[in-house]
Amino acid sequence: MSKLGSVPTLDDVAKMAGVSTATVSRCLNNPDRVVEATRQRVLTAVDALGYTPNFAARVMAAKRSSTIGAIIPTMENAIFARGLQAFQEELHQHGYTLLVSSSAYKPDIEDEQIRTLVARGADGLLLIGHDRDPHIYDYLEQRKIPVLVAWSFQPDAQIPSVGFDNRAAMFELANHVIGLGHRQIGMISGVSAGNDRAYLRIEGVRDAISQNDMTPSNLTIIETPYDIDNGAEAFTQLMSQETPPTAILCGNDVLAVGAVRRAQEMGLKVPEDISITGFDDIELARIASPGLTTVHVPHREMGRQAALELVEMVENKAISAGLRLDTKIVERQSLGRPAHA
Amino acid sequence: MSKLGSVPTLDDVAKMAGVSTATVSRCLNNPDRVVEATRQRVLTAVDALGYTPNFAARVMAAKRSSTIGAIIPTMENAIFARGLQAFQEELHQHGYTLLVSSSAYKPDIEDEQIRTLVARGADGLLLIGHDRDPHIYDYLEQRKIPVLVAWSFQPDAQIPSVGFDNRAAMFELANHVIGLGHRQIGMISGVSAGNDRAYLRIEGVRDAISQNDMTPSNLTIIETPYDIDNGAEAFTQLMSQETPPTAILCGNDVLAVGAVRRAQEMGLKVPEDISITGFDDIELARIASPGLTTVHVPHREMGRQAALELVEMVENKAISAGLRLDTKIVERQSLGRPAHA
DNA sequence: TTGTAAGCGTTATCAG
DNA sequence: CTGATAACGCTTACAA
Repeated sequence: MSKLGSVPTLDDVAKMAGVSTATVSRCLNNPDRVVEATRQRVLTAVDALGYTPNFAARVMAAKRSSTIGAIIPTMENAIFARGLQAFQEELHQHGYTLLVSSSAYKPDIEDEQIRTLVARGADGLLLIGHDRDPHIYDYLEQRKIPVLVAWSFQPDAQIPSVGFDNRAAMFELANHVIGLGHRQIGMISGVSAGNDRAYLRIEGVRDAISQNDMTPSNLTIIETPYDIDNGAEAFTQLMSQETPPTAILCGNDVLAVGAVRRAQEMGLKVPEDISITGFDDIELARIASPGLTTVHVPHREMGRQAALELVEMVENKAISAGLRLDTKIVERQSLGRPAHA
Repeated sequence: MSKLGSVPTLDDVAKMAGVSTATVSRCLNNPDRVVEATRQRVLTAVDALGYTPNFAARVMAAKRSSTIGAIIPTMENAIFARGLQAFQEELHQHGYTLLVSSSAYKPDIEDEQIRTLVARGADGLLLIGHDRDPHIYDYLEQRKIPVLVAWSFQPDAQIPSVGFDNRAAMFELANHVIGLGHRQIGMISGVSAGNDRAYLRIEGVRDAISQNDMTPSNLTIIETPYDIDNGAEAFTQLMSQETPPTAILCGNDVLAVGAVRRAQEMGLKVPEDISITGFDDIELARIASPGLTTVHVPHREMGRQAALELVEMVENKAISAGLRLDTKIVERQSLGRPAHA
């Protein structure tokens, strides 16, 4: 019987099992460094008392937490859900726990979250994209916390990354769209400031425009926060121009779904009257009708690889070279030839 | 200049400011209990060194973590996203940090997660639904951890809850459907074992059936994990019966969207040929076409109130009476009268 | 194989 | 208002 109403500690277990606290600790962390008989006695005591190790004490003593922190821009839509899930699963395999927070796309909140996670003893950090105030990297370097970036691969960035080439991916899609005969292009992008994914996707479209002998006047870009309704709103703006586009490339599937919706509300058929594409290939893209032609991002693979890299960095103080994954265009029904073609 | 490459501690700050660690600690936690001049000196030292308090040490010393844990069944779909977001925001207002993990609807994983959160020093816990192994409640009681249940309000349950009456909500919807003339009803439910929300929603439908002088033969229920594709599959099964239903009530919007999709693939018009309803009113319900007639759950309000209750429980060791919120039917386009009516 | 004991970085009590 | 100092619960050399 334990002291009633009080939480059992290592000491209680040690007493009950008639061993030292060191032995109990070993039983829990290096079971093989203790002989079978004692181990049995200890484990019996452990669950007789309902003992659970105190995490804070463990972290303090061991100076590592077996915890990885991740800060994603948002949990609201599913963009990061699948990748993070895979990241988590792989970490779990390696004995790590994932702590997630979201920054609502706000740099200062992200900054705060980073400090919080570090204070909580995160052994490593996963961040989304490269763009952020450099002093953050200084801070993390001083603390010697391994950091990996995901969702954007930039081989020569300061921080190693596991992700894909946002610019090339969007270039490929834009090129395809132009190849279909579209000449007046609209783009609904996420806010590009402090968001390299958004920025690079815009650049990808620009690349395609110029490589196809078109001019900036063939392209109209609207930036707006990732949200279905914003996508709809941007669509209205784009279509109310003198020469409305015949194809609209969206920075992600969420914006695209909003655009499609609004098109339909306006009585426009997709893709007969207007083509719309997404980016990410989240479930929404499949659900939407018409199904969204979009860029497939290997979310699960990215999450898994990121976990592998980060664990390696944490455990072996290794410097990761990062990893570039491939995206591919998924053709569904929201993209077609322009009406006049 | 701090010792290079080493993380500054309270002690370093104290030294630099020429005060004791106790004073530094006070500056950070009870700024008003220290005189202006010293405070300035201390704060200057703090950011000269880039000091961040060590969370583990703080938790150990203070014996509270200002952390609330929440375990949700899944992050995959958006069912819990909005409510949790509001929960988090409200907690933040009160100086608490939220730690979330998901159990994938598996009781043993949930059990493990609970222990993990407790070990991490969570001051309070939010769980979804009442159904779980009683020994978990014993464990939490021994540890004296305040626990609140959300997404299901049951006034006389062992644990206080902030949520809605799943049974009554579904009863109301089913009643409405029957009132429209439907006599052969199908239901695609989530797995009800260990899930009171799913179970009670089924009961709600049964209540409506019997109160309208119909018999169990008028109702066919299929249970399947929450997933779009499962919804589609269940739809096929339901429709291949001798007397297929004219209306299908789904345990949530995700299943409903799957069912609608499959209906359309089979060439059936919704709601002309078959009516389908959802539950939750997540964004998906609005996006789907036709828009889903569903039960609106006040997710944000629920999250906010849950935070308020839980903080109260944690800080004042108060026993909460819980709170019942109202749901309401949202009529969109997926429900109509039966064809033969 | 097991025990002893020195930290780990804070907070909080109690004097001064 | 400020300073010593004793916890907090665990891990990990180092000894035995």
